[in-house]
Amino acid sequence: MTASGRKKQRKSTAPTMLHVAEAARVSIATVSALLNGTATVSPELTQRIEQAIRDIGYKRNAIARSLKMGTTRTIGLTVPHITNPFFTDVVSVIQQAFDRAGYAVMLCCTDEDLNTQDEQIRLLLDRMVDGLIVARVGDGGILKSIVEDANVPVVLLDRLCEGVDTDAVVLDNQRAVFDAVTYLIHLGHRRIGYITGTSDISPMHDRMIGYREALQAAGLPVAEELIRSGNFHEIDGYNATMQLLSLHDRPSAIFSANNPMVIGTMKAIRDIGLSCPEDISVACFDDFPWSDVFVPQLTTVAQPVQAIGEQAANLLLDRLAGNRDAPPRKLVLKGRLMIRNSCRPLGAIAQSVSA
Amino acid sequence: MTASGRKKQRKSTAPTMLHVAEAARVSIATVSALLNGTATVSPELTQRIEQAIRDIGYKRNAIARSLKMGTTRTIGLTVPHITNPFFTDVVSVIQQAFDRAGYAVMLCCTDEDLNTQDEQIRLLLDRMVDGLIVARVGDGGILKSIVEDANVPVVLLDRLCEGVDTDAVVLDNQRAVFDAVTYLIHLGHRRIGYITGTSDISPMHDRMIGYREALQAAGLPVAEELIRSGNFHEIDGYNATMQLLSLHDRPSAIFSANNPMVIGTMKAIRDIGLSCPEDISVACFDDFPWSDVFVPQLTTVAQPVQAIGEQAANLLLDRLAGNRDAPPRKLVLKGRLMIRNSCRPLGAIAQSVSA
DNA sequence: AACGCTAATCTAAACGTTTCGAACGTGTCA
DNA sequence: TGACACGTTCGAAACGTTTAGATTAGCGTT
Repeated sequence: MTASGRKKQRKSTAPTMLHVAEAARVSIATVSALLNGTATVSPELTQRIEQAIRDIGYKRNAIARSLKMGTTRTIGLTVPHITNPFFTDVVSVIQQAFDRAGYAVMLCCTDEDLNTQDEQIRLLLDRMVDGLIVARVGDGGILKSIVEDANVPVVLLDRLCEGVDTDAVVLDNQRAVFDAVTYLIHLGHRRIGYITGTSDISPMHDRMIGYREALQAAGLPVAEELIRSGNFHEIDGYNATMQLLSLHDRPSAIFSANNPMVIGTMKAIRDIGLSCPEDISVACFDDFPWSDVFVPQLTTVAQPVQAIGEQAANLLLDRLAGNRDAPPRKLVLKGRLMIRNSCRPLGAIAQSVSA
Repeated sequence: MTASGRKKQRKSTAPTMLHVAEAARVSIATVSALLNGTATVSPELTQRIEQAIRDIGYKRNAIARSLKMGTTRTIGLTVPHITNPFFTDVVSVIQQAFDRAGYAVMLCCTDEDLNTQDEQIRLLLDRMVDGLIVARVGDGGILKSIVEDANVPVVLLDRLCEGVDTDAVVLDNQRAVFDAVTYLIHLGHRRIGYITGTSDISPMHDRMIGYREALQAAGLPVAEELIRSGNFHEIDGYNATMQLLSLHDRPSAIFSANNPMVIGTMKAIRDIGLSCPEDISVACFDDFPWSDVFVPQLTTVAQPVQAIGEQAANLLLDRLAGNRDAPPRKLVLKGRLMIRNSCRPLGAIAQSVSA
C-alpha cells in the first residue's frame, strides 16, 4: 500500500490504435490498413507497427469495429430447452460451425414460452447480432416482423412457423413417425398409444399426421382416447402414460413424440408395476446417448443432429456471406428408426395381457 | 420488379436517436436523458419523444452504447463439452440467471482442448464481454494473465486452476467420492475399479484422492492396476472397463469419475457378456435424467447443479455490480450420493465370481 | 523541366451513443 | 432592479474504429 500504487488503476484504459500509431510513428489509418490488409503498407512500417503492437499488447476493440462496420460477427441462437438432448446436440454442432467461421454464438433458452422468446430475440437484436437461428416457440410474436423487415437473416430450426417465410431446416417428421408406427403395427400392435406435445408447433403437428396415416394405411381405426398431449415435460409424459395405462382396453404400445416426455412414460410404467417391453412396448422420438446402454434399450427415431446443425449453420453463413436475395430455402432431412428391444412382437400371450 | 422498388433498400439504416430527436423537435441529448433517466425531462417533451419513438420504431443501438459506456452487458461462458449433462444443466441455470439480470450469454465449447479454450477466450474478450465464467481446461493458457490483468472478472466453474486466484465455485469432490467408495466398501466390495479423466484438472485430482482415502480409511490396499484413466469420452470409459474386466482378479465394482465415460463402462460390461449389478457393481459421478428410469438404476454422485450455476452467476454479478476489490471467494458445495440399485451387496456367491 | 502515374501514407469524417458543461428562462430575494 | 439559484434543455466532445479522398514522394516520359 505505498503512496505510489494507489487506486489500482481501475481505469487502466486498454491500449488503442492511437497508442500503437504513436509508438510506431505512423498514422492511425496505416495501422488499420495493415491490420485489415486493405492497403499495402511498406515492409518498414509493417515491421514498426507489428513491433509496437507486440510491445503494447494491443488488441483491437471489436465493439468500435462493429459500430463502424455495422456487423458484429455474432449470431443469436434460441432453443426451447437446452437440456433436451436433441437441442443440446444441435447447439453443440452449431456452435462449432460458427466458431470455425470466426463467429461468436449468443445462446438463449426460451423455455417453450412465446413471451420469453420475444424478449430474448429483442435482446439479441439490440446487441446487433448479424443473424438468428431460432427453434421457435409459439406461433406469432415478433419473429414474423423481423423476417419481413429483413434486416437480419433468420434460419428456422426444427420447427417451421406459419406465415414466416425464411430459410429453414427441419425433419420429415411425418414420414419418421409413419415409419415408427408402421414398425409397431408390423410387430402386431393394434392399439398404439400416442403422446404428443402441444400441437401448435410444426413437428408435433406433422408427427401426429404420421401416426394417423400409419394407422389408416394399415386399415386400423384411430382411437382418440389413445392420443394424449402434454407440455413437453417429463411430468406431462408421466401423466399421459398413467391415463393411457388405466384405460379399460389399454394400448399394447406407446409412442412418445417427444424425448423428455418418454422419461415420464418409463417412470409411469414402472410405478404402475408393469415392465417394458414385456407388458408394454415403447418407442419415442429423438435418440440420446443412453438409449442403448440400459435395459430396455429404447427404440427411437434418431434425428441427424450433425447434419441439421451444420445445414442450419450453412444456410445462415451463406446469407451472412452476402447472398441475401435468394428465395427462402427449406431443407427437409430424414429421420432414422433405431430398432432396439423396447418393442416386442405381440404373441398369443401378450394379447391376453389387457384382460 | 418495378423501377421504383429496386435494390430492396438493403441499406435501410435503422432509425437512430437523431431521427427521434428531429421528429420530437428536441435535442439528441434530451432523448438520451429520457431513455436513461439521467435527468428530468418535462412531461411535454417526454410525451413528444415517446410518441416519436413509437412512430419511428426506434431501438437503441447497444453497440454504440457499449462503445461509449465501456460495458456490453454480455458475459462469456466456456465449458469443455455442452453435451455432458452436468454442463448442460449448469449452462441452463447460468443462462437463466443472467437473462434475469439483463445480460446476454455467449457460449463457447472448448472441447477439452487448451488451445481451443485460449482462442475462445480471446474471441470473447475481443467482443468486450463484461465477465467470464470458465469451466477451464488444461493448466496454463491465457487464463492466468487475464485474471491478473484484472480488467474483466473471471469466475471459475467446477474446476480450479493452479496459480489462478479468482472467484470459484466447485464441488467437494474428494468428500463426494470418499462417500461413494465408502458406500461400496460397506456393501462388501474390496476390489473397486476406478476410472478417471486426465488428472490435470482439479476435480479429477480431488476425486482420486477421495478414492484412495476411502480405501485407506477402511484399511484396504490401493491396487494401482485397478485405476485407469482416459480422456473423458465414452470410448475411453469403454476401453478402461475392458481392461479392468480382463484382469485376472477383476474388481467387483467400478466407480467412474466422469459421466460420459460411464456409458462406455456399461457398454463394455454388456459386450463382455456380464451384467450389472449381478456380476459387477457400478457407480459414477454426475446424475442425469435417465439414471433412475432404466434397469439398472444407476447409483450416482449428484452435483447440486442448480446451486452451482446460481452461485457462479451470483459471484460474477456481484463483481459486475462493482464489487471489484473484494478478495477471491471460493465456494465449495457438497455432492449427494444417490443410492439406487446398480451396486449390490457382496454375498458368498458373488465372492466366487472372479474364479 | 514539366507532366502524369503509381504506391504509400495521412487527414478527417463518419458510426450512434453518453455526458459534461454551458445556456436559457423563470422565480426569489435583497 | 440586479444577483442568484434552479430546473430544463442543448451543443459538442468523446468512445475506438474504418475509409474516402487528399497528399506526398518517386520515377519514367516527352
